[in-house]
Amino acid sequence: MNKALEILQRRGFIQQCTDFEGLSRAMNEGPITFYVGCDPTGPSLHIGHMVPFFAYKHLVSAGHHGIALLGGGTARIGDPSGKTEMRKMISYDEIDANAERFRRQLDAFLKFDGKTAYTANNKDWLANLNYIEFLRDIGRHFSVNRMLSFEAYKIRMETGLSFIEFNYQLLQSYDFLELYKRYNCRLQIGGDDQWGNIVAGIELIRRVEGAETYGLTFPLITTSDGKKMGKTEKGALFLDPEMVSPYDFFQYWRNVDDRDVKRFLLLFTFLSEEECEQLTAPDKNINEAKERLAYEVTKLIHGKDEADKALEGAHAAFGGSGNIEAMPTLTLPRQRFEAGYPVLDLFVDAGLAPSKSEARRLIQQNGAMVGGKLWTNEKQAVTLADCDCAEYCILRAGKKRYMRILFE
RNA sequence: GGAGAGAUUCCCGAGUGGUCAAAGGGGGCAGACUGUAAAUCUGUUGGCUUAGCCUUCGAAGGUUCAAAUCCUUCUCUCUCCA
Repeated sequence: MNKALEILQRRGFIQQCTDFEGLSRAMNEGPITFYVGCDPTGPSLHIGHMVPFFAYKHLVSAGHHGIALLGGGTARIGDPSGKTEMRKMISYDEIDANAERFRRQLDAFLKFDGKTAYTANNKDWLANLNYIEFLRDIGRHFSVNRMLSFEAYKIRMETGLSFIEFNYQLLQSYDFLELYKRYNCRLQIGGDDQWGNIVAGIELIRRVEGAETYGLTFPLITTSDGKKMGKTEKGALFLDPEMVSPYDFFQYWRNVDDRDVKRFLLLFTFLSEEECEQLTAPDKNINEAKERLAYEVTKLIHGKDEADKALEGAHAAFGGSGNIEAMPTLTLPRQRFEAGYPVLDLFVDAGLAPSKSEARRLIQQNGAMVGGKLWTNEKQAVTLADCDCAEYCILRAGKKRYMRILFE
């Protein structure tokens, strides 16, 4: 088997391939161009998008050429695959703004050089398609009967599928065709939910161009307790540091299930397989492996500085050592403490409770700490005397959420 | 276009005049046990100036001492027929 493919397989990336041997042969013959698409339907990429991009990096470092396709055109339609209901329509402006953010996030991770790694936006060829021509040239190759038999549409047969979404597959297939023609792109990779769309594209290219292309999918990552990967109580694990702070990002990985550590090390870091193996060996402390996982992934997404900071902050919060400065920090007016800061307000202002009722509950349930001491009186105000020192005060909500309050 | 069904708190889903801030489950949060893990158990889960008050049951009006529950109009969703 081709070496790059073998790496992907050993690291747990591969779910399905349209033609393993054919692809392996093609890749052995020389660098091939592949693509992975994602639709900018939200303001930021999240970790669920990233598995194909980790694969992207593996493939590029094996010498192949990768295109990251931004679905500026397809986002206007909405992919019904795996969705139970129709996505709400997004304005063109919003899509374009999202696409630009996606591009920047991907650039930071993939380091586009314009030669072996670059982006394209399907808006360029989809936005001004002529409907009649599209139907005549592309639409005629698609069988409705066959499309209806796809698993992706099965759920939607129950709840309803509008015509706009039914066209999604045609557009994605057309993308592949277009990339084949423009860049000789011969492989599409993506999450396993894209299988149907990928296969449809391969067939379209075969019919229109008589050429053989390939599809490769990766498993949709779920955590060992069956939840969708990257879902947190606040929503998805976004890459945008404004939406999920590097500290919280780090904490997500630090807290993964024991059973997921090795799998995630292989998928979401570029540590060698031996190293992943060693870190998770039975005689090793699994918590060190988790910490390494958290550090490595944070470094890849947010850079070394942020990763160092998150690690230090975590040590300060949980370990007693580390750097207090690196803990999540917020500044509040000193005079409020001088006047006596009502605890409930303090916890809300610190972002540790969404409402005063929640803050009250936290205190009633013995989950609130101020300056290292359990706080039990919801009516009592916090003064400087209750704080850790004259410079700051550490608040804790539950076991894991910390906030260091600076006075100003 | 015609006929029917439906819209309930984060999600699913009970509730058909007062006893409803609304059963039950899921999820979340907190506590115990631990390892910042899993599993388990307990508590909690609209807001607030918390023995009380205020806002919520698709939207707007109306009936009533009293409405998630009854009436009117509107919006949206689904099913069947064309």
